[in-house]
Amino acid sequence: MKKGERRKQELLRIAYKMFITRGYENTSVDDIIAEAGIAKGTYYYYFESKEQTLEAVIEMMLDQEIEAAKQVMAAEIPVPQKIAGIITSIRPTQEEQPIEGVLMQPENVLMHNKIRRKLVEKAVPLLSEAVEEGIAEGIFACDCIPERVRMLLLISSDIFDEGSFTEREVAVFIDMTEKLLGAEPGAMEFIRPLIGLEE
Amino acid sequence: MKKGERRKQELLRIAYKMFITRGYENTSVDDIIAEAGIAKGTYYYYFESKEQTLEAVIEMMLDQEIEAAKQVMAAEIPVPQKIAGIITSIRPTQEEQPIEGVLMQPENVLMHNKIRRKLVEKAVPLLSEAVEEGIAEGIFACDCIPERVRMLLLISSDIFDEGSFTEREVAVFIDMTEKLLGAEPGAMEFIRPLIGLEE
Amino acid sequence: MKKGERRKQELLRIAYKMFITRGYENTSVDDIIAEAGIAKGTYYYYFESKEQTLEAVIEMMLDQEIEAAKQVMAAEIPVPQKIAGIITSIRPTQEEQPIEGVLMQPENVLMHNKIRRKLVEKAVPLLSEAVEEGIAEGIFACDCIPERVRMLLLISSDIFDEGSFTEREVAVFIDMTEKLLGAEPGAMEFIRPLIGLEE
Amino acid sequence: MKKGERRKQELLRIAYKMFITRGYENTSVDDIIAEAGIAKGTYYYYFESKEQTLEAVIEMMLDQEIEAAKQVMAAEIPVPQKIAGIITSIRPTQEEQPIEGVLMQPENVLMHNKIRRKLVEKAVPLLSEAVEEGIAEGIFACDCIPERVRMLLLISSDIFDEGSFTEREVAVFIDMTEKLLGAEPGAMEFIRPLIGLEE
DNA sequence: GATGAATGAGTATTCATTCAT
DNA sequence: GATGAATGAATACTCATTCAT
Repeated sequence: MKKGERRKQELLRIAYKMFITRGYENTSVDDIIAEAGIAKGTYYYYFESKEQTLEAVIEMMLDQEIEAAKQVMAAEIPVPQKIAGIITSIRPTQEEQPIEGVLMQPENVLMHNKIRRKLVEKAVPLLSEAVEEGIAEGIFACDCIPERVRMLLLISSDIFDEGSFTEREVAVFIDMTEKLLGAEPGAMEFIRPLIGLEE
Repeated sequence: MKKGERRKQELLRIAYKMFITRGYENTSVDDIIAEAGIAKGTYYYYFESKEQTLEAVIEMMLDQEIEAAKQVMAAEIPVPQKIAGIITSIRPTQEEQPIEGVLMQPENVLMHNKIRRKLVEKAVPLLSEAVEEGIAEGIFACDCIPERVRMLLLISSDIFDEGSFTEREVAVFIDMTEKLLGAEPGAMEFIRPLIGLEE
Repeated sequence: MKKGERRKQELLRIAYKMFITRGYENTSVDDIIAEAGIAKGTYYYYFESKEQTLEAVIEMMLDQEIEAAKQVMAAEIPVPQKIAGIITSIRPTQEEQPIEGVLMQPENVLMHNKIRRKLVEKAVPLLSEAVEEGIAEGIFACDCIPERVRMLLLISSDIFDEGSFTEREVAVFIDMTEKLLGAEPGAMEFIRPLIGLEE
Repeated sequence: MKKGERRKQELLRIAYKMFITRGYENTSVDDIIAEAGIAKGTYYYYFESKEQTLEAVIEMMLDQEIEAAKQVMAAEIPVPQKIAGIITSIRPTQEEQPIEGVLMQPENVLMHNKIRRKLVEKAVPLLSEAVEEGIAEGIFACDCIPERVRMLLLISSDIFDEGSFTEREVAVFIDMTEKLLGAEPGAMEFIRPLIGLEE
């Protein structure tokens, strides 16, 4: 069981990388087994189908990211830093994206969307908790926290996931965040350098 | 030229409906010509490729919607109503969506995304103009108008295009809109019934 | 009838050029009419089929070349020069070949072969006549003239039509020619510069 | 590996026969798999493409012929017999050609040419070696052996591959061979019955 | 656990040709 | 003489999946 699990994890990593860089649709099972150096049968010994592989890949990836985010949440650091940390650990495919750059955009909508949805859904409770802490500390003031957090996450991935955005967009995003959460003007300025790094 | 154009428009409508209801990938050229009752050659007489058909379909749809939105903009009505009108005429696939309901979600990400992007891009200038009118009238007060408008459009399609949303989401969206545009609280409440109708 | 003939000749020239440069198989009727700026129907008004167009194109080309060769034959010049002249006027596609260079080799075997055969067949009697003159003048001495001439033509197109050949091949070819026709050694050396120009 | 190789060889033979008899272009992949009784996928499991199949078919055929020719060369027999043997084992498609007779001519130029070129290229060194032996024995006397041999091979395939040739053509060919190689008149007469058999 | 041979439905695209106007 | 809309048979190739060994 040890050895088998290992193999599966390895296959998962390979599939993940290929899905990310070439797109799910553009990656054939043959491509995967060629890269992994295994036989067709072996692949289907570990995975029910290609679709299920995608599911597993996403699950694996999300688990890792959410795990990291949870640790940030559990740390003894100021609320704003927690928020920053969660967002950073959540940003998907951060490492792989630069590999082939923009190639991810046109052909990978399917996977990208799937990940986006799931990630947002999993991140909302975590960030909500952080916001609540912020409210308790008097930094934020608002109701409907999960809804507000969700919108912030969605718009953030809309604007920033592509990698190309303007100064003004960042400014508006910060302004929106502050107003949505009921923070003092300038309270969320610390996000700026965080995003800027991506460029 | 008359006859040919007619035929093409008809094919475009058929392809449009099929793409929307079954998804672009799930609609084969064979499906289209069967539905249209024409020969393969005829299809390729009018379209270079399936991909190009998609492009044409989107173009056609967008043109119609943008045209309607422009007429709203040109009308002699109060600014808030203009905004409402533009958003309404822009909402894509309004009629077709209910046909097969949720079927649109998983397999049509590609087309949906393509439309979303283009539509937002085309709608931003129109709505920006409306917002500027509102500023002139003292209803709104903000800078970076196109950026703000774009975010509102993106988030609105994220939240509302799927058809399932909560009261609280609507409330937050309205709150966000007001704050983003610098309007008085309650100024955008008129959006609520507009969205609610969709459910 | 005048105007129609003109048009046909023009189409023939266009088809000829396209067949030569892109290959018969790679040239679609659509390509031809696009280049000629006419409608499909017009094309089929002038030609029965694509195949027949090829036939006509070859016929036209050959007629021109054979005509030139006949004039050489009729001229009052020494026999060796006649032979040289005939060969020169016969060399197929001399003008077009350099246009796209080697592109002609892989995809145009069909047409190339067709032309080769027909050209050789038409050239054999002309060259045979020249050789007979040469025999009468005591320059050559051999029997089975048409057979010998034919072999020389075939091998010459095998070796020289491609454009890449060596010094030694030329030397052997000249040696062979002299021996086949029963000429004195060195009698056919005048061919050398003729061929060399092609390189 | 055993089983797979077997199957591939079998497919190769089937494809070979069909290409030869109907022509490469006129043989569809569907034809081949129908004849072989396999599924489409199986075909593409063994061959990358139709083109590659042709390549493999030619390779296989050539290998066999060259192998036979090499054995002739290695045998302890007089030089003229060696030459005769090599030419005989090299003659391509000897067995299949009669199957559908002339059908091979118009539509199979592509494959025929491809084979011809490769075969000549591979046969030149073998025959050259034989000629050199002949020179050592005083039977032949010439320079530029490969070039001379190549011309003989080319002309021989031009004249004799079609199956229709005259007595006089044979006579001239023999004469040419003798003179090209610098042999005594009559030295190559033994070729005559060899060729005659084809008719 | 692992292999790899076999499957076959599915797909987009090409192109010479026809014919009513 | 000329048009261009319509045809439809033909074709190569893909790929997720199965299963006997």
